[in-house]
Amino acid sequence: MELLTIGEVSRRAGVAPSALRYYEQQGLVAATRTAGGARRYQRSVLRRLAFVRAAQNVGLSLGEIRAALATLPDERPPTARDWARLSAGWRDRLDEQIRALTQLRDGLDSCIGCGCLSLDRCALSNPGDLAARDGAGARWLSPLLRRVPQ
Amino acid sequence: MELLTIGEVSRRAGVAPSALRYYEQQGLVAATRTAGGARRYQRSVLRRLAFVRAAQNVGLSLGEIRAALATLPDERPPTARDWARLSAGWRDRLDEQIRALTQLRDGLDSCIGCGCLSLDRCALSNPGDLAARDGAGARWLSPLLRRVPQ
DNA sequence: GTCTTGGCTCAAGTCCACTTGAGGTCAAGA
DNA sequence: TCTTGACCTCAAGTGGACTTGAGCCAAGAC
Repeated sequence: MELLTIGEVSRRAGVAPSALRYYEQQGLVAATRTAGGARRYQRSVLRRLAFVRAAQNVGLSLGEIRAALATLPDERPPTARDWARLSAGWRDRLDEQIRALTQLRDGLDSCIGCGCLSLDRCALSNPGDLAARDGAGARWLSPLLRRVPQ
Repeated sequence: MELLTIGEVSRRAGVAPSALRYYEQQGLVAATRTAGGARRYQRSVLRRLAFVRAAQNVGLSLGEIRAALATLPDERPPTARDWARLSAGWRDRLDEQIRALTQLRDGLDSCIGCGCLSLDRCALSNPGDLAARDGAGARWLSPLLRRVPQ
């Protein structure tokens, strides 16, 4: 089984070597070592890194990503179905982000006309009206939209 | 002209006193002082803070917000039209964010089926034209959607 | 034999938008 | 007079995801 150096993985995955070392420290990827101490990666690390990147794009933290990766089976290589299971929940997350952004934009459209920027009424400064109708919804909100007035 | 204490502004704007002091240090808001050194704010600071919050929700950094506020006229109080001018450009920004997220979601839809997560082909890990066209430290998502927008 | 390239570790730094803590001042009320 | 509460400054801390720097090692090319 052909192994990859950190430089090769870095180039092929588009992830800096320092980031790869950091991911290893965080328990997201693993590597064996040569006699001299250099990291050697299996090819499968590339798919794992693709997953990490996709999950980051959806807005997951590295901690959440580590937790998701931990549910992969140890005894066999992950299948397409395994990866699909992990990413199935992301759709709701994205839908919610899109919905919140769309409402913010529509609020902007009505606010541009009035220029009010009222602390109480303006949808732009108060996306809380739209988003944080508490419960599960708000948790998935884009960090951009989480700045809700107290 | 009635002036507001930092506590009053904090309660009415929903912004912590420490944040108000920080904003002053960053040149976003101004305050006069009493003989004893306590801050006194004009009522207009409330609208300014509403603007700051709205701009943050759209994804602007404090630096960008400061630049925008600097274009307000000194010689007269800002009108509704002034505020509307400042926020007019935000619509494009929101449209771009929505477009990027929608593309990501649609990529997810096709990826859930195949579970491929290929580094080369997967729309999820490569939201294509949104990706790293700006140099160092670039993640794979539009800068507008980064968790910490610059 | 030495030069270059690529790798290693560990600690510290970076960015942003704040918050926290220590230590002190000021004004009003009991 | 004492106490309380609100306020002040300045320095340092926070969190997430890395990057940077210093100092060192190992293998291949010449």
